[in-house]
Amino acid sequence: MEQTLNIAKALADGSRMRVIAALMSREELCVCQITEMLQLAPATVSRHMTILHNARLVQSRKEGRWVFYRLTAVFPDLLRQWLTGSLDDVTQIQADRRRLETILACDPDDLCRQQKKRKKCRARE
Amino acid sequence: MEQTLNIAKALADGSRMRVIAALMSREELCVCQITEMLQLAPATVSRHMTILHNARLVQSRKEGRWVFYRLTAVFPDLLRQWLTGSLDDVTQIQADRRRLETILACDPDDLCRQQKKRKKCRARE
DNA sequence: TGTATGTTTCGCTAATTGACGAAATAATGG
DNA sequence: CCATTATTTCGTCAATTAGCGAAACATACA
Repeated sequence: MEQTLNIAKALADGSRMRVIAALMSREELCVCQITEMLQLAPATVSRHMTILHNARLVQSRKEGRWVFYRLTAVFPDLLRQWLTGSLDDVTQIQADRRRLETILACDPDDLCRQQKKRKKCRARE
Repeated sequence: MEQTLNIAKALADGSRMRVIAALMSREELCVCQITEMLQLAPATVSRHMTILHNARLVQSRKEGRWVFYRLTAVFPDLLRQWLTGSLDDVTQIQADRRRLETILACDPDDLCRQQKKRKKCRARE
């Protein structure tokens, strides 16, 4: 049951569900792109990705300073189909997809600069 | 996303996963039978069943003093198929199935008496 | 009507988990 | 080698959740 339960737990969080939905429509995303989409601290995103990785739902590929994530080949197909059908008309997921178009149009460098800016803003408060 | 997330959260617990697995092979089970299978306090089982009910994964039917639960008609079929395939050869689930044969052979009355006995045993320690 | 019994609700405690900042790690480029 | 940058790990705090016992609720039966 361990493995099935790990998958269920990995999906039992809004942020992680959004990441999976994004990767179902985008093939591959960099950590900083996911961070931008979720509007969370990089450390938090990293932790979420580790949980998804341990559940064998995503795999990572390192390219220079960037780490790209995608769904694994062993991602259960029936699960994927269920998620596709269930999440397709969810407003949050649709908004994320639109947001990703903008995000992917920028260089990853710029994204990280934006994130730094946000960090400073938070610090200033 | 709310509904999909509720389902994922409902499944993200070992006891609830075992209940769903049991109901996939047994059609209908009484609370006291589930309690006997899980070896948990009735209050805890009731809480678990409420969570599964709120996720629309199970529905209840009252018959006298007993409450029987079964999977709903709207239980997502693809999800069910995935769970069937994933859980079928899990030792814990197989053990539960064997245990259920014994449990279902008894009257619900006897089961509840057993549960009371267990409660006394715990109290004695 | 009163008593016994199956289930649920409530209040509490202990364990788990999400979130963050700070520090560590890894990789590029001067 | 040193500075910069993207990501991860660690420590901590707040929020959530599983578990239980006690009490409330609901139903059957004497």
